[in-house]
Amino acid sequence: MVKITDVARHAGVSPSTVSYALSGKRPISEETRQRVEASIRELGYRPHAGARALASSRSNVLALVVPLRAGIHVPVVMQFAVSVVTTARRHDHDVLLLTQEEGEDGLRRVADTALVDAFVVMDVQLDDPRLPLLRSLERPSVMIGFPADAEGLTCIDLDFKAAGEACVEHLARLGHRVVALVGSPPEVYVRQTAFAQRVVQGFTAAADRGRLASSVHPCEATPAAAREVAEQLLREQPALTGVVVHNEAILEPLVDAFEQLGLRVPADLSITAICPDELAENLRVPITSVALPSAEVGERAVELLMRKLDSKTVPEATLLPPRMTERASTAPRNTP
Amino acid sequence: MVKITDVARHAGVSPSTVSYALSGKRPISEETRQRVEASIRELGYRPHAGARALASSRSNVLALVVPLRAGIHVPVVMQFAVSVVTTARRHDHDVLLLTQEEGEDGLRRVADTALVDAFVVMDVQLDDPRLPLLRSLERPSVMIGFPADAEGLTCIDLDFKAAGEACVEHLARLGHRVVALVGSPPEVYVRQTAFAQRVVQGFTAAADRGRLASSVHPCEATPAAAREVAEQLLREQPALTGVVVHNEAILEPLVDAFEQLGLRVPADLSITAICPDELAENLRVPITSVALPSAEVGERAVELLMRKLDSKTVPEATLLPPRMTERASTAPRNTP
DNA sequence: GACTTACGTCGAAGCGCTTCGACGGGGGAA
DNA sequence: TTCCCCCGTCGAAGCGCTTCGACGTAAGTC
Repeated sequence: MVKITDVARHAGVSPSTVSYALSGKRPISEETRQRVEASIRELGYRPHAGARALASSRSNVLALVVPLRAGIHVPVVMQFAVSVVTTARRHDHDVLLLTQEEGEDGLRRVADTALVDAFVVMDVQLDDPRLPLLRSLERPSVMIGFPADAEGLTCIDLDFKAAGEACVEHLARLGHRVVALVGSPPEVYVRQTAFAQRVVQGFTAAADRGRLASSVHPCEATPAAAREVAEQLLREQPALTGVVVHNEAILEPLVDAFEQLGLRVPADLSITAICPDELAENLRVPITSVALPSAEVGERAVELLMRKLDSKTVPEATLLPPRMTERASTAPRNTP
Repeated sequence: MVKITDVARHAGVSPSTVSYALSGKRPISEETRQRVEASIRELGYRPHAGARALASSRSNVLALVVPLRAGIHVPVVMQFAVSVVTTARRHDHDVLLLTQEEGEDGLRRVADTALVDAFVVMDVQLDDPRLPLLRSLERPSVMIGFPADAEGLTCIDLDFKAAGEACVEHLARLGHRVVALVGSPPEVYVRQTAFAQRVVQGFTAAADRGRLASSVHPCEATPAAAREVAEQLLREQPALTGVVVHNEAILEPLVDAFEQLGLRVPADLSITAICPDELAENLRVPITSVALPSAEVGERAVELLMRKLDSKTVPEATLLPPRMTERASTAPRNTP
């Protein structure tokens, strides 16, 4: 293994100079830096992560906390994860994957052992048991999602309330007067995951404001459940012409179900969704949707964390405004 | 921060004794161990990961290498990942998540910096560019999947060839004489991912052996593609009564498509799949399937790695035998 | 022209842990 | 009884890096 003293000898400088050349924490003459860098390349030097962590009390590792709960949409989680890793690498950090079998102890463990410098926390619930711990830890963290009480925490997410509103307003603009929200699986609401509830709030508020008739329907992530909801909607709200879907897994089956029940999309029924663009684009009927910007959220989360690690101040709440893309699933109401 | 010297003082022993009590690398009297453990608990001692890594040249971190290529089924990948993490934790290791934006350099980097002790490598291709690197690295690795030349590597996977055979043999036993394989998206074959090809080999071999008429059809992971394949099959093989599906994403749409084309499952058409049990169980028509044992593969992979880290010998190849579960999608051929 | 200031570099002191060699004491073998 | 060996413990030497204080030297300042 080639170490910093080898590089120093090769470049004819002291180890500390090599260190400073690498970190930039003290001025080093251009010429010396060149020489050091050449030696590093030539010898193939790579600083030992453990030694560096010990000496600097920085591991340059972030923990990504992913509780894999029921009812979540796995591909979306994975997209977050990938963008977190990618962004972390851009900032010279690596990412440790923490699932939650260990529960909060896992967080405490990696913090206490100084294995990680900071946390990115996913799938935050309104009343999340991890919050007190994260507040007490001396390591910074960023939550993807909003708990009920975000005091003292840094949170980022799509503005789901605004997203719900945007969907309704889009439908209202097209003349629809009776709308329904087909939401996430019931367990997601029971668990009080904030984002699901926020969509409902936005949806309801906008519908009320626009004097639309509206209803809300949680839905299991199975095609059978989607069919049932479709049937139920037609039965209970025969005048329904606008649907907002906030449930990736059943978007397609739901559209199918409506069509099988004799409704053409968008001629008879306009559908909007809150989901990843990739999903909305690739359906048989491309769906007008508010994008779930996983990549952007992951990236911004890491960037917030980096600022916190640099002891810079960051906003406590970051709500990304919804971005709606019109596709083939919405049309003006068919007034017969 | 409480450190080992604090524990030592509190317990009235030397730091090295604390270390040995913790690692078990030298005999420590029961009484001393008790005392040390009590002190550790009382003080809340947690060894510093970096210091430990530096002194022992073991980081107790594994790298999980996840190239997120097109055409893979993300939930399956996630299941692997979770079981890798869980098993690693059981062996007192953590898991660093490496996507492949960095390419092979990322592997080299975390190896050279001693950030990780070993690698779990997913989505191995027949001619994988990572193989030479992994062979040359002094750190052990386990591949999930088989490359063309596995010489000197440790690989584990479901025996996909046997799985393909099992599906065909099951259909043959039920009297089916004309069968088709609906496979993974074309890009998966082009990339020469081993498991997809092995299924084809097993399928074809078993069909030939049983003198069944057979055909193979790669299929994009979209419902539209599934419908097309279904129509094509009925057109080109009107006598078809058995289908093997090796493509999680389109399993359900494919079944739907067949039924919409007037074929009842299993009365007119028997369907078997190679997919996670969870998926097969929860379809409208539960599908007879060979399980994709993600959890077991992940677990076994980590255990192999642990043995290698202990310098024990391990088998180069581990092929998990297919396990088939009969469900509602297969029946004896309807001989009119 | 004397005096500060900043630059560029060095040496040494750790960071917190593991591990190696050493050592006293007790028990079994001879 | 003597010798040897093993058990249980200690002290000290690193592991490879960062960082702090110090020190010349060059460049402003008045």
